[in-house]
Amino acid sequence: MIATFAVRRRKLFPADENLPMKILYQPRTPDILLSNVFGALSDPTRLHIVRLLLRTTEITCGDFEIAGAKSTLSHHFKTLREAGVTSTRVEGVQHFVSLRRDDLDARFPGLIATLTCAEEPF
Amino acid sequence: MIATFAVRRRKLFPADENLPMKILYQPRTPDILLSNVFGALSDPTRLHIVRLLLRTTEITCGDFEIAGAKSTLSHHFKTLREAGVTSTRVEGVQHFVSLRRDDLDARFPGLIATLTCAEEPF
DNA sequence: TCGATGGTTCGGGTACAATCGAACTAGTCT
DNA sequence: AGACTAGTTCGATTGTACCCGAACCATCGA
Repeated sequence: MIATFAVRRRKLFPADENLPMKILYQPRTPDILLSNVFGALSDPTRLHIVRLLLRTTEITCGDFEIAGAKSTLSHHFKTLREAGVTSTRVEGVQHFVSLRRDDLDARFPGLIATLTCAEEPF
Repeated sequence: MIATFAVRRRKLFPADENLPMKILYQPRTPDILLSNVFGALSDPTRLHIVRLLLRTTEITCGDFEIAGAKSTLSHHFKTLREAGVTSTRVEGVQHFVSLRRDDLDARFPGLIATLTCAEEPF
């Protein structure tokens, strides 16, 4: 059985729906779920991104040579943001991503420490 | 294309291979990888198991009413053990599962604290 | 207004994970 | 030996995640 319900929205005609591309959802602090955070951090690429953010405060998608396709990287950043791990500040064309360090520390004390330790081969 | 290589081992003839069922692999402490630990903890059922283990020191698979099938539960315990989160002690027929608290604390300080906090709806 | 830049979204392929029932195994008890 | 218990393993199905290229969009500079 093939799902057919996802075809609804075709984007080729710009004005017929006004759901903007720039929503950038992120959960409120009390809504951050530990299992989601762990899920976001269970991917080696994303864990690497977060470890970078522990040292750099802010990065953009373009600051990466690591990953392959742009869309893949965008997907990882979205996953981190929607899990509540990062937040994104839009400035002109660039998206600056930072760790929600205080929020995470308030909600899950010890997590930041866990991430900081042990440099490992992922 | 359908994979055909997995058909090799049929178990209906007991003595033709002696790979025992009782291996119960778990990684040595320095081999525990953070991304694997996070992966194991990203499932709500397994996170719940681990939270239980923070209070109970040891449990058996039978101590659960939560999950559905026995095989599913067994799978979750295997995942936790192979990620390095738990260890299993066999005593007669029962398997006693416990948190590798010291190992985790040594390798990833703060992780246990993270798990201890915040009772949440998973 | 046109093109470049820095991303997001879509659609699809492929790989992995969760779940289950059925079959099996290994100990224990009678 | 036979039945019971506690769990593992197998095989299949279903669902989800990762990854990519193509299309799209919004902003900026010329």
